Amino acid sequence: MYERKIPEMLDCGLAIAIKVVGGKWKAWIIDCIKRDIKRPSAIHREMQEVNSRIINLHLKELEEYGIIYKKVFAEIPARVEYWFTEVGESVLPVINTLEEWGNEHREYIHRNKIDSCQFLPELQKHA
Amino acid sequence: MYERKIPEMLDCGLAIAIKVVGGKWKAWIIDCIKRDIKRPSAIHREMQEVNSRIINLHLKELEEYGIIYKKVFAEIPARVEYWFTEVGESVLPVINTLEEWGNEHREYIHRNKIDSCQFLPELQKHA
DNA sequence: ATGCATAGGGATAAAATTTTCCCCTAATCC
DNA sequence: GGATTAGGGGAAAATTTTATCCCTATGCAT
Repeated sequence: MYERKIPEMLDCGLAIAIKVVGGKWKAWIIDCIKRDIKRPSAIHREMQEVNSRIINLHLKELEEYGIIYKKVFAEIPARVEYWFTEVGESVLPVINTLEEWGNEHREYIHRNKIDSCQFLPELQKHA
Repeated sequence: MYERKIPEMLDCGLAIAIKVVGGKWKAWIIDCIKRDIKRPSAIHREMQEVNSRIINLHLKELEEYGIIYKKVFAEIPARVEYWFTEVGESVLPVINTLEEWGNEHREYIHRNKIDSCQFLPELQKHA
């Protein structure tokens, strides 16, 4: 396991929230579970562009934070499901807020980003 | 300048939102500007633990996204201020939502994180 | 001349995160 | 035996992000 060199800032609300929903895929994994896609293999099928190793790592982290918990069924083949804790449920509207804001301003930001790229000196040369 | 190898996903609302408020310091920089701390040097004074280079990089990125814009005054010494665009203003309540959620659940998450660390094998050995 | 404040960026390094590759267990089916 | 399904993780590479150091330039004050 990777050991961080610099301790995490877990004493600030903003830092906590970003830890939980930030990262490249966490919010999407949470969204899967919200849509009742609770088994690791099912989540992976839903997000095929993401390696299952990554999904596992994020699930583990979310479990450590107490956002989700693991149900292990004594079935064959093995069956595991991740469910939201109460606090996990409370993060769903937060993600919704992010998503709504993002969708509202997606085009604007995309356009700005592209415009600013057009003024990079390297690109001007080839224009 | 660093050139990314993998193109950014700017076509998904959630990804956009996390680009804008995620990262280690962006939300704090935005918070500074909200509190009327608009000059780069002032922001640095406010966040002394963060290198001014980093603050510059984030300011530049936020400017590229069209979240803030730069006002340059023809004064000596040089004077620059960063102001929110209209879209920038609209992100403030989103950050508020994150902050409130985080503060509400800070202790819970902190406790969980520590508990799960106590079960790491390395630590058990020394317990 | 030296120091300070302002704004900014290049080069480089460190740290963190994401990704790929390969391995394991265990049961079932062919 | 070999292939498949399910869950899981070690090692290391690739990528991205953050940090450090040092430099430019201006004008004011000491």
